[in-house]
Amino acid sequence: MEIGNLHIDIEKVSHKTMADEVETKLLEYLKRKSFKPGDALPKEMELTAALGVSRNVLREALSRLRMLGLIETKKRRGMVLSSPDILGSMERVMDPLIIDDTTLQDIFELRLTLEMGLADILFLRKTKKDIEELEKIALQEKATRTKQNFRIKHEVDFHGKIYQMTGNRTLQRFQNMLLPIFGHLVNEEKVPIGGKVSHLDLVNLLKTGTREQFRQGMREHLEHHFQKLKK
Amino acid sequence: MEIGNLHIDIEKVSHKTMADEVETKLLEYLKRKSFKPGDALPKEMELTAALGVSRNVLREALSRLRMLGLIETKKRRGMVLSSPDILGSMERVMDPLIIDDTTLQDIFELRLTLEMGLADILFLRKTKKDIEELEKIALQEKATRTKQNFRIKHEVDFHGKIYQMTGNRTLQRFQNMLLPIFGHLVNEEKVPIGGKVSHLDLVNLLKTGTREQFRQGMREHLEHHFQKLKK
DNA sequence: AATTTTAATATGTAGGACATAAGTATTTAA
DNA sequence: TTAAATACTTATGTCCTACATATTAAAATT
Repeated sequence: MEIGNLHIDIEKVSHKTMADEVETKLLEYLKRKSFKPGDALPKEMELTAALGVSRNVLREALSRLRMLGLIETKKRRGMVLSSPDILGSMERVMDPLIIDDTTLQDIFELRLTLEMGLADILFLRKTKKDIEELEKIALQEKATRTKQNFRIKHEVDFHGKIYQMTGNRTLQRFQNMLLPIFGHLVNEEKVPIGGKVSHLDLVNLLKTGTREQFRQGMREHLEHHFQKLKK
Repeated sequence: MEIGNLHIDIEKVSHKTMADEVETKLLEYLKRKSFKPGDALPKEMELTAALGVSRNVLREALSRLRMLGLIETKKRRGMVLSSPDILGSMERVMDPLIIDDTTLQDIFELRLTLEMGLADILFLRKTKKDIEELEKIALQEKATRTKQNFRIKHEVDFHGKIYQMTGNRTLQRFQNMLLPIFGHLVNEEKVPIGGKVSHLDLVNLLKTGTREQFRQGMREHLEHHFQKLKK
């Protein structure tokens, strides 16, 4: 008899720790039972009994769910399910020095994609007041443009404001955590920012242009970033 | 003397547990020391000593970092830093029944934004082979379009393929976790999918059209979703 | 020198003990 | 009788000790 492809026939030994398994089981349990935020969960001792693990292991798993914002616990009252913070745990690990290069590149592209897709929501939600504030940022920038140190700050301020204008808090937070990554990947460049289309140009497009014109402007504004993308 | 605004003067009592603090301290420590993936970390006992907490508390914090993929541990060898999975923890909590409505809406918009921003990368990376596969999906859809049950599957297949064509694994995974949310928000609708621009139209735009034409087509394809966005 | 055996060590798991906060029941005082 | 003070109960938070287990390092054997 032939031996054949071993790692198809033999299941890889699971290096899973018990806390890992308990975590999975708890997540399954919460979803299967379709608990809603506010619902009370079983007590620790009941869970240890049901799962057949020590309180220690259980608490390591619960600690994870607590980090995800999935559960909240109070003394004596026990645990309740709560609405998780979907970005919270992502924020913790957003460090360009820790994340691998492929993912960094992916994130870079992700941000460009978002930036190009913003026009639709932006034109739906833009207000006169917001545009004025954006213009102020762009003008401030022009005044102090000589100083290299300020350039990054202005970049951040301007694009940050744009995301804020979408009224989408999640989008805003998301872009905020992408910033350090973006900064890390472009900080060595000495490319004069903006290219053909400056921030001020974008403001004007936002004021008087169409959605498509704005998008086209944004594309040209980001052109030198797109240039760097690999096929 | 005036009392004034209390909750500015008096710091809110921190309900933070020790595991929370240890987690923060560890994250700070890892970033400050600028450890790189592969570097060995101090042993549990050294950390308990340095932090002045029990091994139990420390392990609850470590358990979280382990979930984030930030650290890996092996018996006897200790712990090493590793490249975290930035989406992993997000995937765990992506459940439309648990996430609050505002965030759900945010996510919905986030996906639309991505979809509108895809054209640039798509036109950079599209290959003949991919387009053929996409066309196949679109044609298959046309053949079985009568059955309501298949509609969602086709939606998923088609748009999933598009994301895959970007060659961006993170983007792909991201869209994949957004799917259930999207599905949850639109499942009650009986709007005939596609509107003016069908999947097959999009394929043709991808084949012979320009980047901007494709984007315009995508916009019209998604038009009835955009219609639902609130100002 | 190569191989086997033994020892050492760091993490994984278990279980007991007590602290603490927050409800609940009971007693006390007006 | 009711309000306030007190004692009790309970579930989580923290600490500690002990031992299992895997894996590397050292020692012993051939």
